[in-house]
Amino acid sequence: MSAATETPKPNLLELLWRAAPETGRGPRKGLTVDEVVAAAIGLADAEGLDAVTMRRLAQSLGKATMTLYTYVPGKTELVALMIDSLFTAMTMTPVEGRPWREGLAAVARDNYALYRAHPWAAAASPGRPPLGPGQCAKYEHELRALEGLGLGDVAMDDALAYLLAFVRTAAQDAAQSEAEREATAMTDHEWWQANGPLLAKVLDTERFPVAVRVGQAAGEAHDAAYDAEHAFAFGLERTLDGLAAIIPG
Amino acid sequence: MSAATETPKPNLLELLWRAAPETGRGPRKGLTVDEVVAAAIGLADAEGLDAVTMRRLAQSLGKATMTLYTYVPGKTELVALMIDSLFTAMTMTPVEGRPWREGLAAVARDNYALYRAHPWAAAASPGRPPLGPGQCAKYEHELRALEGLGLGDVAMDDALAYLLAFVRTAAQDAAQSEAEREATAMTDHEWWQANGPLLAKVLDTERFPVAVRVGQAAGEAHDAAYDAEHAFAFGLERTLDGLAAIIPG
DNA sequence: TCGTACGTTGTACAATATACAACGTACGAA
DNA sequence: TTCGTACGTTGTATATTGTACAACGTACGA
Repeated sequence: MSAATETPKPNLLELLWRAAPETGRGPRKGLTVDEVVAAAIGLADAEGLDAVTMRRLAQSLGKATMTLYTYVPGKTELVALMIDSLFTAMTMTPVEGRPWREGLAAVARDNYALYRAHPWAAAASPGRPPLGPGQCAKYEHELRALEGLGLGDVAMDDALAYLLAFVRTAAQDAAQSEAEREATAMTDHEWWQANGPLLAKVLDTERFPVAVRVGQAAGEAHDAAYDAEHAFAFGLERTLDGLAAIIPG
Repeated sequence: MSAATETPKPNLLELLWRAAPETGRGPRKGLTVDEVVAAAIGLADAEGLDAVTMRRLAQSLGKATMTLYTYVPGKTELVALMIDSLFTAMTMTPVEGRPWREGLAAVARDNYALYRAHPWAAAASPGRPPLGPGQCAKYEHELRALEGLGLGDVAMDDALAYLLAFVRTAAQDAAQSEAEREATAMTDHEWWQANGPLLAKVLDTERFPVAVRVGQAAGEAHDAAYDAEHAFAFGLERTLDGLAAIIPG
């Protein structure tokens, strides 16, 4: 075999950009990468990322398990493709020409909505996603909310990464507390009845005066369901205030 | 059997506070919960949380796999115990009486150091950890950095949660980028040589003018190793500026 | 027309958490 | 002192997981 002929295992970047060289030999492909990714997203949305096993995914597509490996080198790459696909399809509220604070708030809310709609993505997406088409379009769009404010290029990137990290974490925490609440087959009353005595014994105000006082106040203020949304609203204002400190004018 | 006799499966809270009722019947226990947790932490520190399997952990303790289930109801609870143990042992820089900004910066740095030393904990610890002894002591200590500043109790809790979420995410992103760099058996030069042509084709400045410009500047400014620490330093200042907006005076 | 590149698939394997039952230890009551 | 039993320990077993491998058949290019 010549060196030019050997098929290099498809790179993640090539896959993201759908730049795999087609050879035309052998049987026709029965699926496309997009179909596989779309089915995987549907499964993850419906039952969580844990439900996306190669077996179940293949079954939902009417193919054998190992067939998937024709389209995707492995599960890691599949998840990367799923996330980039989300980015490609996400709603991006127009931000250009608006006051910077409004624009960044819109960016944050779009991201929050995305991760709340697809909680598995918040947990799986890394701080710096690979440069797929979705990520690039998203990055371009979001940077424009920071363009023309007098920030240097590096500061623009820093600021955006900072904002996005906050949103992703907020959405992740929200999803997690929601999941815990659903998983616990216990009402708040039952939980307190079960754990109250121990906590009362152990949380004495001698050792933890501030913690007990503040914890009680916080617990009463937010009912658990509202907690996450409150944290997002609070954090968003703080984050924008923090960025204001480096934005001239 | 009478209802009073049945042994209720040990609660996570009881376990955290080591409040399991001792009966004294049957053979002596060959281990303690603390030994199990300490061994698990050692394993996680050395080889990551994935290496902490019930088999390997039991083996490192010289016991059979299922023996662990005498000490811990399951792996979920084990991880919670590991994290609370970390909290108990973490260094807590004194903060009382110092200017609030210094105190909060110290809190942030202590947390960052903890999660950088135990990267698995950053990934595994939830936004609101269970009320174990470690978490309670930590919460008490950290709240004191916010005490007496004119904030209401609820705002104190909000502010602390906001700061800690930032730190945890920053440490997590740092660990992840570090892990990726080590896992990739490729120098930056090799990577660019492999992926450069595709990226050059696909990242045209027509579609992504701002992204290409800013991305290039950011890429050149931070070499990957320094990137994470820079993001933490940048984000910490922004976070403190953001909190300054709600701290009177 | 035919060789071969490649899509498809069944089987196989190593690894996971943990359910279950057998076994033996040592305490508490007699 | 004796004996029943609560409980610590352990081996085996099961349902899952991702994916390596080899057999098989299809359809393009020479």
